[in-house]
Amino acid sequence: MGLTRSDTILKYIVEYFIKNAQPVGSHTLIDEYKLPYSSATIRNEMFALEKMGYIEKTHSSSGRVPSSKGYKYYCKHLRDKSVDESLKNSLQVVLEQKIQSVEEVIKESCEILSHMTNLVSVVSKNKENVERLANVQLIQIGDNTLTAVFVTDKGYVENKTFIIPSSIKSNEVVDCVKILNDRLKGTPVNELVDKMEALKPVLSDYVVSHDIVYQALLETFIRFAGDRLSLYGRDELFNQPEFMNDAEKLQEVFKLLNDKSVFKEVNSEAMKKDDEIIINIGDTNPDVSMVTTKFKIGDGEENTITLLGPTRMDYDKVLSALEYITEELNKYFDELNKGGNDGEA
Amino acid sequence: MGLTRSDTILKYIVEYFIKNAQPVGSHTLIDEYKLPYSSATIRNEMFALEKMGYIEKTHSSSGRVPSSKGYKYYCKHLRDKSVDESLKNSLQVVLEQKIQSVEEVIKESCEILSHMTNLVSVVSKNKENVERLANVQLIQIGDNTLTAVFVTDKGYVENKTFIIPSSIKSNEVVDCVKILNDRLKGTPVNELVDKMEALKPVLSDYVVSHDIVYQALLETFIRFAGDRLSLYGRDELFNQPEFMNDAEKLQEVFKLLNDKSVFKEVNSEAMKKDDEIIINIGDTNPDVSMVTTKFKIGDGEENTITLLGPTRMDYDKVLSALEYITEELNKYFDELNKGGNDGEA
DNA sequence: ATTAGCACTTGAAGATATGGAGTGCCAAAA
DNA sequence: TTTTGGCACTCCATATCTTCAAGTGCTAAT
Repeated sequence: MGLTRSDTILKYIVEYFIKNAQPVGSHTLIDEYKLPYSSATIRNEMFALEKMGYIEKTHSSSGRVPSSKGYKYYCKHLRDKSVDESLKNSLQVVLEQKIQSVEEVIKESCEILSHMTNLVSVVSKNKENVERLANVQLIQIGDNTLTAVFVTDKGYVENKTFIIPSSIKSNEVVDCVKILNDRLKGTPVNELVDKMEALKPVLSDYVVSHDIVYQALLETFIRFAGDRLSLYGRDELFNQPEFMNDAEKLQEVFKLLNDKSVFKEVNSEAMKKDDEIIINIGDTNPDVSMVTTKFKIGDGEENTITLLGPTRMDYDKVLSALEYITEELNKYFDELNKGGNDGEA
Repeated sequence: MGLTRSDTILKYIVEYFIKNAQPVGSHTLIDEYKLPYSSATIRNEMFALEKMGYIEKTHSSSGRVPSSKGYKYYCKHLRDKSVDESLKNSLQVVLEQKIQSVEEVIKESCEILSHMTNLVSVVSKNKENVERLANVQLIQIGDNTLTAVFVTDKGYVENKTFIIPSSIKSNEVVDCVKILNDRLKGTPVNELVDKMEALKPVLSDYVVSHDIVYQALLETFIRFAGDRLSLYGRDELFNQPEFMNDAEKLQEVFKLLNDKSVFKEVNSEAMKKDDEIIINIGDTNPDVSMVTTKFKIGDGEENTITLLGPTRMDYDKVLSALEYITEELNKYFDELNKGGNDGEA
């Protein structure tokens, strides 16, 4: 390839460090990659690379470690872009099962992704996607117990079981379901809470325990409007040497995973950029990197997958896997929406 | 109280070690608890306690640490049984909210429990409890997308979204729901899979894509029959000094938490014993203890709560909290089932 | 432009001391 | 008989020191 000597050296530094988690010295580099230069030459190049901010020393006489600028440069210009065959195969198996829901396809894809990369995957739905209420059911499961079930047009289900004081009259339940479906069907989930206000007096005409029903619905709708993140492969973090021996860092990462705002931010950043992977190296937490791509489930319905792990991750493998998987998911969902699938069970 | 000197010393050893995570020596004990004996006397007692297996040394000239036998003895005979007032208060607040489902009451109680004890709580439903299917709904959410929603008589909801090749005819959906409800309502969830076999030919009479519907239902029913554990306060483990600095142990505990069979076993053990707390000290994993109590949700419907954490946990506080909370839950659900609640929103 | 050579730096690993907290035991006191 | 002071001994944790390998930057020679 047409890499300059400087680029080649940077590439090898990154790759060696990714593989061995050890600072890289000039001799190591020559030994490992059979470079046709003397160690002094390498050192000169390294000196230059350091001045330009691509690599760093951990102390004055140590070998070099890639900086986040170095990683970024590597991701953009130096990586090999090789997609693992076994990833392809595993994913094909998943995508060929025809009976799966959108949710399940995503879940299984991410599990593969996490397993192959030893990273956590996070799927974040974009806030802009309007998800609408498709159906409400009230189901009587006991003398005075009701379960309310809400389904959105994306197949997301919320439910809430609650108890009302007096025994339930079945005509009330039927009436109530009818009202709710008439009034709320098609409402974007984030507007549901507001719409309930108007519904309060109507409910009271038909239902004796209207205030309890009202309260129960309201609580669920608040939950509905919240961010919904899916997280897969969380325990992979234990397999990362940087966290294996440092419980404090591990805790930090777990904390980060609990913080929805992090992913909301990454998600909205991804939405701005066009068709590009977002690479966040140590920006949120110095020990953590995240790479994010968009994918489309339905018409205009964009989501993101984020792979999260230690700064020292195998960016080539990870980016390739992520690109491949989002591409395949895009194809899959595209086809699904166009023709429906014509599969057999 | 009427504790023997030996018991008093054991009690203090356990309590000091629980508090300070340090082996306890004879001088420390005197200084800390103003004991009216000389250090030599204490040493003699300690020697005896060690011979009887209640305490251990970490090395030949170290202070003493409680053995699991010592902990057990402490739990049975020496602890103070003091219930934290703030636990009582927090729990009361939860139990007074009337609109909650069973699920929610348990969830919030466990969150309090976990937060107060810095332990993980695990709720395990007993396999013997028959949970029956209360209702099936098929909801059309797209041209060729259906969401199936299943509700049990305990308010547990499973759902499955799936795609069928040709456009859906609404009368088919209606027929299908009717068949499913007629045939499956009241079936114990663990028998659902078997019952489906018989339903296959019936379905094909009414539904064009019967094989896909069949498959989708089957998958959900398999999920239904699986063990359902609820886990709360997992991240509390990070606050435990024994795990804070030892990522390997931490990983072991996380692994243990992922292993449903552990809790199935603890659960079934609890079912055998009558009205007694199960105390498992280091039996499953030398670094981990679990304490388990039963509680009843409905008639004969027994579940367990397990608190899990490092072997060195504050058994007095933990046992008291657990006893208190299961007692309160029993009262709460008992009342619920008898009279229903007559609360306001 | 490259390289051999050299002086210098640093952290990691091992060896060596030092001190404190603890024990067990014995003989004397209660 | 029980309790206690005293003492020799053990072990770990900590700090200090040494050594060593891996690395650098610089300079002068190729």
